[in-house]
Amino acid sequence: MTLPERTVERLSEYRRSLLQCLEEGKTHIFSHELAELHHNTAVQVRRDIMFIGYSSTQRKGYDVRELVDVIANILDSEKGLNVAVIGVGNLGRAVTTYFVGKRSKLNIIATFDVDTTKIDRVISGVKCYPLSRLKEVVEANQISIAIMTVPADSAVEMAAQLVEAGITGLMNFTTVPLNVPREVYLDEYDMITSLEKVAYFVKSPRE
Amino acid sequence: MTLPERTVERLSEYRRSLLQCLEEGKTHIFSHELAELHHNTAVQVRRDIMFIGYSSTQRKGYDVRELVDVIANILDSEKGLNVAVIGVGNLGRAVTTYFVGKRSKLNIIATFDVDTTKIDRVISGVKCYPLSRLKEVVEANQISIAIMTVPADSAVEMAAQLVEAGITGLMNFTTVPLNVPREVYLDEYDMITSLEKVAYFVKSPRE
DNA sequence: TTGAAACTGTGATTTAATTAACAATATTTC
DNA sequence: GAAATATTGTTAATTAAATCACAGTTTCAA
Repeated sequence: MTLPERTVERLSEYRRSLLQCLEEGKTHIFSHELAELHHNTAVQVRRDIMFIGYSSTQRKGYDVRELVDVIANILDSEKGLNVAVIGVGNLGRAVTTYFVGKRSKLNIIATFDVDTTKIDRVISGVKCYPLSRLKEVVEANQISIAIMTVPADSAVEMAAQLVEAGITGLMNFTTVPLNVPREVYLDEYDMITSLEKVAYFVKSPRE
Repeated sequence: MTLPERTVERLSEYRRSLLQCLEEGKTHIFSHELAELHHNTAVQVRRDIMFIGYSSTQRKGYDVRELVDVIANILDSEKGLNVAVIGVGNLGRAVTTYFVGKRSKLNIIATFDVDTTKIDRVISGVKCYPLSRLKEVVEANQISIAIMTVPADSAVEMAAQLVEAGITGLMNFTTVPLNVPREVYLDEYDMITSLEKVAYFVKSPRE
């Protein structure tokens, strides 16, 4: 049984708030509190939590610690997953520094770039390799996820190489829509599209 | 009549492909071709195009030039919209260099940062202002959209200031969910959540 | 200890988004 | 110029996601 995409996203977000709660010493939380933290509804929260099969001790709200563990159980892989960042421009660096150390089960292992002057440079403790060594490094380190932050014109070629190297999850930050085999999970995020969407709704507000 | 969010997103994506087609001298395109470029279906494309009220000369496909114009008419504001980037870290710089010049109707006018050493620095032709001058600069330049790439701990405060300054569209790249008045359009993108989602589907592929 | 109040868990319903199905129409072929 | 083919536009059906509505706890207050 796989969860709905939106639920997975929200669980990830809930977890962050819950960890925050733990730090603040809050041990229990109500669905409506969690909802408020994420501008959605209490029912939605309960429904999401129902999906993962957790139940609260009624009337006290959810046990934060327990809920965090249940979510971790759903989202995290037991041994963790290894990640590579492809392309060390501004965005690649942002992503790398951003992620390192944030989630113990997602390890950024390497970055890659064509620019030979960047080779061996270390960003937030992560070393940069030449793209020529992609397959070798991916295999040696069992990297399964790639985050692509390369220029648009090399995106398609790069994606092919990544698939060839054995990647099974791909986050595409380029503006080029990619085609990958179905067994590779692809998440595309296109900033220009997002900005244009914001612009549209600024111009034509709903209702 | 406002369009469905997803349709707006896809229109933005279609436009990019269509502009590409124009450059290549392609004057007409079929729904299935456009679909293939964006890994979705021909019906979906036709439905989206139906929403914006455009019709093809049948059997020849859509006139690329005309379609681009119709989409521009829907997505773009006549006089363009002005945009500011808040926070000039790696991500802020990435976003700025990324956008500048990409869309004539979306002008990045200014960046802002607390770090006084960054003031007056110019990135891709865009000048950095101190946050203390936010309201003044926003008003003087009629900036209506803000892209937030600040650290998590200043996100909430920052959003409040932006709303106060008169922003009506907000792209939030921090991992903190924000609450803004309903008249402000909010788009949130959370990289950690996206990565965790990819990780989940790598671990638990669908079907 | 009875009753009111506060939450949760979940079937039923609604809404939004996608996909299927097909008539209508233009183009090509013979 | 009739038949076959390719493509669109749209109604209807399906699927996915969100919301409503409410019964079933547990707790608290009197």
